[in-house]
Formats: sequence, C-alpha cells, structure tokens
Amino acid sequence: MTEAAEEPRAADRAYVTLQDVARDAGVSLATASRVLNGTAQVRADLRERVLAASARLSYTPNAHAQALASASSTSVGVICHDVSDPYFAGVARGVMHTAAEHGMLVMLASTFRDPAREIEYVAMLRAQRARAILLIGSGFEDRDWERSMAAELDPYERTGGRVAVLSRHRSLKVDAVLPQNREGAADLARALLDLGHRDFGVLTGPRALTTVSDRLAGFTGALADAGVGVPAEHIVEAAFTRDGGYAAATELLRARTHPTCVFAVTDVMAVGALAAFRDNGVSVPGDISLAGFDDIPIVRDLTPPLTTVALPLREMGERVMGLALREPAAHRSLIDRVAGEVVLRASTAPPR
Amino acid sequence: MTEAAEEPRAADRAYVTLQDVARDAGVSLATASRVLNGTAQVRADLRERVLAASARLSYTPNAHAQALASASSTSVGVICHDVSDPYFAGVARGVMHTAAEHGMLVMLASTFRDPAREIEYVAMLRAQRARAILLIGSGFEDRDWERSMAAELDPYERTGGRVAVLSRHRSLKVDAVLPQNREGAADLARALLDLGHRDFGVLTGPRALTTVSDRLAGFTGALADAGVGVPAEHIVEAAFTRDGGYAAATELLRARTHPTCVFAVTDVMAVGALAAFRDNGVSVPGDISLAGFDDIPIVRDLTPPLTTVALPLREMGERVMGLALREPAAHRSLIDRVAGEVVLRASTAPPR
DNA sequence: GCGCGTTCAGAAAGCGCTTTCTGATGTACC
DNA sequence: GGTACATCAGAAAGCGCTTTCTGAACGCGC
Repeated sequence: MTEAAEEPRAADRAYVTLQDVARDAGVSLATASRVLNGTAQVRADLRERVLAASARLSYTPNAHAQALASASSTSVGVICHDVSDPYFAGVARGVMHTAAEHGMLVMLASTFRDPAREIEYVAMLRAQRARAILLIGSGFEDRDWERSMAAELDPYERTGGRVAVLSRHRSLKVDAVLPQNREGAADLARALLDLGHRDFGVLTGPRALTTVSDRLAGFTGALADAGVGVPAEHIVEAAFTRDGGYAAATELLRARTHPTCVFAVTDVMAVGALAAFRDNGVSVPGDISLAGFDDIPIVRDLTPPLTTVALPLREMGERVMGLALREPAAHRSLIDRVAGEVVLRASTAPPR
Repeated sequence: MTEAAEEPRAADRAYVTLQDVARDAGVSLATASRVLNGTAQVRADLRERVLAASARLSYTPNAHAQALASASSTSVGVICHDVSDPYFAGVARGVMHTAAEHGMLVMLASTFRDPAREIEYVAMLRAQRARAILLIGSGFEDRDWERSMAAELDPYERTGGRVAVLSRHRSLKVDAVLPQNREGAADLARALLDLGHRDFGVLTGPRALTTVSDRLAGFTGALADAGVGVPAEHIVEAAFTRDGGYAAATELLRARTHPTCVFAVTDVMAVGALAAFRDNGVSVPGDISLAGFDDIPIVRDLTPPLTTVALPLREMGERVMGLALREPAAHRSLIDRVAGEVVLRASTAPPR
C-alpha cells in the first residue's frame, strides 16, 4: 500500500474539509482555521496560501462542526401560526431582513395553530441550538400548554438561548414587541364616533387570544367612555381568518337591527366581512361603515379601501429580531411597545 | 479532590448530554444512543432505565453533534424572493406542511431579488448540510449568475444534496415543478376571445424571467392563432409587483387607443392595475376587462373579483418539497407539470 | 552575550454524538 | 462437557471543526 492510499485525497471523500485546505496550503489545521476566521494574526504568506487553497478547493466549512466546536450557531428559529397570513408575511419580511443583516439563517416553523406542534418545534429548535427563538402571534391561554411551553423555554434560556415574542403577554416573561392594541382600538373608536356613529358592531376572533381581547376591550372601552354601548348581539365571534370574518358578518346581518358601523378586529377578518356585505347587497360605507386593524398591504386596494389601524408590520419584525439578537437585559425583560395609527379610508363614512 | 469534583454533574454544565443520561441510567454511551434512536435491540430493563433517565433530565440531543456524527441532517433550505409575496406565501404553506410531515425543519431565506444574496444563501445552506435545497420562483437569466449558481449547486448535489425548483427551467437541470404557464395563458386568451374581445393589452414583468416570457408567449400565441395581434404599445413592462402593475396600467392608459381587455401576467400586478384603473375612473369590466394569473387568495375578494388562471399554490409547494425528499431519479431529473385552470370572474365581461 | 518577553505556528484536546469493533454471556449442538 | 454460534453491552474511534497549550524563533535591554 502506498501513502496515498492510506490518506485519501479530497476527491475520494464526500466533502472538502479544513484538513484538505490545510494540507493543500502546507500549514496546520489550526493555522487554516485562524486564517479563515480571522481569529489571530497569521504571517502574510501563510495567509495567502490558505486563502488560495480554500478558493481552489471551493471549501465550505461544515456549520455543524463549527457549531459543535465553538458552541454557537448562526441560526435563529421563528415560530408562527401560518406563513400565508398576510399579517405574518409582513412581519416575516422584517425578521428576514434583520436576520440577513446579522448573517443569520432563519428556521421557520408553521404551527397551523396546533399548540402541540408549537411545543414540538421549540424542542427542535432547541436541539438545533438556535441562537434565538421568536414566537410570533398570540399564544394559547391554556394552563397545560403554558406549563409545557415554559418547560421547554426555561432550560433554553438558562443555557444561553434568547427568546423574544411578538403579541403575547401573560405567562411568558421574555423580551417582547407589543403592538398597542388597546390604545389603537380606542383611537379607532373615537375616530368612528367623530364620524357620527353611535351603533356599533364588532367581529371578533377567539377571545382567549390576548390580541383579540385587548382590541375588543380598547374599542368598547372608548365607546363606553363616550356613553355608547355595544349590544351583545352585535358582537360576533368567529375564526381568526378571512372566512371567519365572512361568517361573522353574515351572522351579524341576521340580527334584528343593524349597526351603522362595524369593527373587525383584524384586517383579514374585515376582508371576509366586506365580501359578505357585498354578497348580501349591503353597501359599504353607504349602509354600513367597516374598519379593520393591522393595515395589511392589500386593504388599500379593496373597494372601498379599508379604514384601519396601521401597524408597522415590517418594522415590528425587525424589532423583535433585534431584541432577540441583542444582549439580554440583566434580570428583566425588555418591552418594546409599538403604536398603531388610525388610517381613515373610504370604507367608513358618516352614518346616513 | 473527590471523584465528584473531577467529573462535574449535569447541573454544572450548560447542557444535558447523552453522557449524563447514560451515567444516570448506569449504562454506556453506546447503549443510551441505541435506545434513544431505536438503532438496535437493547435488553428491556436497560431500555427502561435509559428512557426514564432521559425524561428525568429532560434531555435534548444536540442536533449538530448528531449531524456531524451521522453525516445527515433534518433540515431543508428554501430560497425565495420575498416571503411577503402572496404567491410565495401560498406555496410556502404547502412546503411547510410536507416538511412537517417528514419531521424536517425548514430554513427559509429571502433574497429580495438580489442574485448575489441568492448564491450566498445556497452556500450557507450547503454549510448547514441541508438535506435539500428548494429554489422557488424564477431564476435570473444571467450568464455569470448561472455559472456561480451551478458552481454552488453541483458540488452540493454531488455530495448527496437534493435540489428541486419551482418555476424555472434553463441552466438548472434538476427536479422541478413547472406550472403550465404557456398553456394556462393560452387557455385564458381563448376564454377572453370567446367573450368577444379583439383588442388586448398586456402588463408584463421583466421578460428575462421565464415565467413572464412563457405567459406572454402563450397569451399572444393563442391570440395570433385566432388572427388577433397585440400592438407593441399595448404591451407594457414593469416591475413584478403591485406597484409595477399600477405603473404599467397607468402607462397603458396614456396610449393613443385603449384595449378592451388587459391581461396582467400575475395577480399581484393585476391588483395594482385594478387600483390604477379605479384611480383613473376607468370601470372594470365596463370600460376594460382585466385578468390575472395565479389565483392568489385575495383576488376573489376584490371588486370586481378577478378573472385569473388558478394555480394550486399550496399543492405546488407540497409537490416541490416532495420531489426534494424523494430518492433522486437515476441520471435524469423529474419534471412535474401542473396545469392552471381558467377561472372567469366578474372582472371580465364582453366588450361594449 | 545571555536572559527576558513577544509573536505566532503547530500539536492536541475536546465539542456531543454515532457506529464499528471487541468481548462477554448465553444457547445449541455434537 | 466442550466447541461453535448468536446476541447484545461497552470501549473506542471518529465526524470536522475551535481553541488552549506548547514551544520555536526573534528582538530587546543590561
């Protein structure tokens, strides 16, 4: 047997390793590593040789080996309910952007609103030693779920993992970006009162979601301050989706009396509501004014364009990613509140 | 010094390792590994002890160590242009779904249409030893780019990586899901001819994109077969976005004569076009009929609902992920063609 | 000219797993 | 009763890196 047979060359194996680069450059493993990572000063001529060898062999470091040896990874995990929800899509845009700026790879998981799946994903991300885990969207108000989630998250944070959330409070005491749902909804209510409305309806999602309950409370609270009540039959609960909005609006139309103005707690539901109104021959804003919340991009292109509370979705994504990448604040979690701004468009008008 | 001091317990270190589990269960590392992976038969009582220890310590395997030792990973990479594009969002939904079924974690990268970034991401995914890489959306018709891309992809495939693409042919000879853009656009053209239209306009994206050129060719080809030509001034090129559609439609309205029917090569552009028409007091379909392509969810909720060629976005995502997870076909790439279906809605009507 | 502190390359020890190899134990057969 | 053959647990060798430790080479002051 020859030397060559005992020490296979790069071509014989699957990957080009740092070892191959070092051999090709005629330096040690350590030196090659130092050059490629810029970890320490290396004599210029050796540097050049390593760089040349690396390029010649088109070396790609094994991220797993790096992660293992240096106990740090370059990926972050993001958990959301549904990638195809425009609200999340807007946020994701910002998340991706900031992640890219930091050279981070994003591992994205869709739970499709299954709590068990959410916990499972956290475990997977933990196994991947993700630098940070982002939870986007309301959590579940469920004792068992909260306990299981904490059981995954606590050890993760204790071992240096970072957690940041968007839109959920309660149980989790971690860094958070919190849209001012209550205040935004209250502002919207006041704007609608200013238009002259006194009869309101609300299309709401599952009240267990903090996003829903905050917006609902903010809206009805501001109305109450003005001495205006919303009858229970004008508050319709449905799924947190376009079809949920459609169903809720349809049901609202079946009530004895119609409000002059309807608030859907999310734009996505408002889109469904608008379709329901159209299908039932109810003109917006002629017969009923309609407003949403979030300002997802499409709503300005609806007919009529939708009045809503604008949230800077992309920026929220950037900020929550930013929180997660920042050094953890000692002993207390950062709360980054972001305000919504009422945008009046043609879907709302003074009542007839 | 005591034994304990020399061999730190789990609590002293960052993570619970398999070593800890093995020690706690009183078995060897190998046995613990075999139990947790079900790799081999292990005596029942030992099995139980390992499982119990693992649960008690809430052990999470280090995915990097596993990947390194077993030379296989449980993640796939997906590269798209923009997560917030509804077309991609729909596809992503299917991708996520199938990935979840296979216990795969998805690493998602947004290129924001920057070719350099796309190549950089492939390198990162390669470094992560992603099981497969999915390229979603048209590639770039650029020699340099093609060469660089091939330089990354070839070694990746040669070392066992799988590549699958959605919507791009040319240069890359890999497994692909190909929407029948040409045929779909031709079907649409015929349907529009049937409505009685003879004067057409087209709002198109950059022609270098195969998606664009196929749809354009299919559309104009079918018209030509019927003896109908489209004057050059009625074909307007713009960015592949909502705003691009708006701009293109606005420009079209400036032309000497107006077509009676406009085809936007994507729904996203059609959304912009619809807004432009509305802003210019052009009624749809009264003055001009408008049709798109893709059938993104929102278009049925526009006013008027948009005629389009429906593509099963979610299913396409499932299929492209499926291709990537399948064993590679020997020596030839699989092409999975998916047909589009013309859906006539209220945005098109016979010309006046 | 000798001892000292620097500077920087190389040797080697892991990181936390998987998997091959080795060896002990038990069973079957002659 | 002894040899042959399974069966299955443990020892140990990596996987491809990073990083500490070691030591050679050099420049400096006395």
